[in-house]
Amino acid sequence: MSKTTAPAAQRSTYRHGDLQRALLDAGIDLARGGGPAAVTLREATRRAGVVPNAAYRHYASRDALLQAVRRAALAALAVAIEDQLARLRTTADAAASARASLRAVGSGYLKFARTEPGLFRTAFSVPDALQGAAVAEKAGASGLNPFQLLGAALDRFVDAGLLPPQRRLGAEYLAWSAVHGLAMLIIDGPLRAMSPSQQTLVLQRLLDMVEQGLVTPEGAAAVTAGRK
Amino acid sequence: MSKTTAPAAQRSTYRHGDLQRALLDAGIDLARGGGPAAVTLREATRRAGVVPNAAYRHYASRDALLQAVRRAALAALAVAIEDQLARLRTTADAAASARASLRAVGSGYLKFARTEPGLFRTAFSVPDALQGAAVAEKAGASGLNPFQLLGAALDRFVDAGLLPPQRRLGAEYLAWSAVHGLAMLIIDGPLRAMSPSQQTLVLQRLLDMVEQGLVTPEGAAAVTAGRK
DNA sequence: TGTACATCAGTGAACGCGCGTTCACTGATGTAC
DNA sequence: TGTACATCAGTGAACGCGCGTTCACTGATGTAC
Repeated sequence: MSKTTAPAAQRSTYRHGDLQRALLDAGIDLARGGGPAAVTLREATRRAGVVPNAAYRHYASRDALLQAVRRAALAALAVAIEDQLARLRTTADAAASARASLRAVGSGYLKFARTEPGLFRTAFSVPDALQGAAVAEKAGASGLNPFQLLGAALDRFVDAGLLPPQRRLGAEYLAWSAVHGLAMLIIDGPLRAMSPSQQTLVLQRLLDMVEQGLVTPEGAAAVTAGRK
Repeated sequence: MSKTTAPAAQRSTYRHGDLQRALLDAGIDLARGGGPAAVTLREATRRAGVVPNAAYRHYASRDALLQAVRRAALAALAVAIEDQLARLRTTADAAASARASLRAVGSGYLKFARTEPGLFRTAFSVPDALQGAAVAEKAGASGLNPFQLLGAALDRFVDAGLLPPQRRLGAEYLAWSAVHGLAMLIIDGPLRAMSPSQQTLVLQRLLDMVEQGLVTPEGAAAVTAGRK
C-alpha cells in the first residue's frame, strides 16, 4: 500500500524518460482520433501517466503542443505522398512520367486524408495566433514538404514540354486547390457517404481535369490521347 | 430597485416575443465571428437577454441550434451565388453564356468564403451525429441550393455542346472540389497571406483550369480561344 | 363584456464536467570536489 | 571511489472559467364560459 491510492501508471522511476516525446505521441494519437480540438494537455499527460502540469516543462502552452502535432501531421502527409511517388516505375517517356508524378502526389494526398482524417484536419488547422511561415518546415523523409513535392511534379511537366514555363508560376495552387477540395468534401462534406471506390473514381476524373486544364490546348489533346 | 441587481437586458415584457428567431440570429452572429465552435447556447441566450435554459423551449440541444445556424449559412451561400448569377448580362452565345454562369457560381462561392469565413466554415462543419441528407434542404432565394446552382450551370455547358452528356454525371464534384479547395486554402490555409487581388487572380486561373479541364479537347481549344 | 382558469415561455438556482494554468514543493539524477 | 550539493523534472493541490443541461418555479397570455 503506497500512500496514494494508485500511481495511475506502471511507471516506477520518478523521472519519465522522454516526456516531451511521449506527450507529442499522445497528442498525435488524440489528433488522429478527434482532430485538433481533441489535442488537450490534460488528456496527453493522462496518457503519458503524468500529472497535468508536468507538460509545462516541455511545452509552453496547449497551443505549443498542438503546433508540434500539426508539424508532425504535415510530415506524415509528406511521407504518404513520397510513398506513392516511390511506387512509380521509371520510364523514358518524360511526358508520361511527369503525369504519373502529379497523379501520385494527388493520390498520396487523398489517401492520407482518407486514412488519417483527424491528422489531415489537424495539419490544416489554423494556429491560434494565425502567424506562421506558410510554406517552410514540415518536411517528409526526402526533406521536401507536400508543397515542394507538388512543385517538383509540376516542374517535370515543364521539362516534358506539357506546361509552358509562363504558366508554371503558381500552378501549385491550382492543382492543390482541386485535390484539397476533394479531400475536404470527402472527409467532412457531402461526399463522405460515397463508397471508397466511387471516391477513387472521382479522384481519377479530378486528376484528369487538372492535367487537361493546366496544360496548353495542344497538350490537352495529347493528354486525352494518352489516357486512352 | 427591483429585487435582482439588474434584468441584464432592456426587455420589459415577460415574454420575449420571438426568442427562437432571436437565438438563431445570435447564433448566426456567433458563427460569423468565430465559426461553429463559437455557437454556444449560453452566449446566444446572453445576447438575446434571456436566461441560459430558456433556449430549451426552442432548441432541443446546443447541436440543434448549431444545425439551424448551419442551414442558414448554406442559404446565405446560395444567395451569394445567386447574386453573382443575377449580375450576368444575357447573351445569345450559348457557350459564352454557359461559361459565364459557371464562373459566376465560382465567384459567388469564393466571395462568400472570403467575406463570411465564419459562416462558410459553419456551413461545412460536420454535425455531431454525422447523418444528414447531404444535398437536400439549404435553399437560397431561388429555391435552389448551392449544389443545384452549380448543376444548372453545368447543364448549360451540355446544352451549348461544350460538355458531352456522358461527362456531365458527377461533374459538379469536380468543379466544386476545385473552388472549395481554393476557398479553404484562402480562409484557413497558406493562401490567407495573399493579397485579395492575387487571390482573385488565382481564382480566375482556377476557373480557366476547370473550364478547360471539364470539356472535350476540341472544346478546350474553343475555350482558350474564347478567353483571348 | 367580464371573469376563471389552463397553458407554457421564461426564471432562478444549481449540478458536474473538463479544461488551461499557477504555485510551492520534493526527490532522483548528475556533477564537482 | 566516495560524498556534498545543485539542478530541474515531475508532484500535489488548487484556481477560475465557460460550458451544457436539469429541476422546480412563476406569472403573462389567451381561451372558455
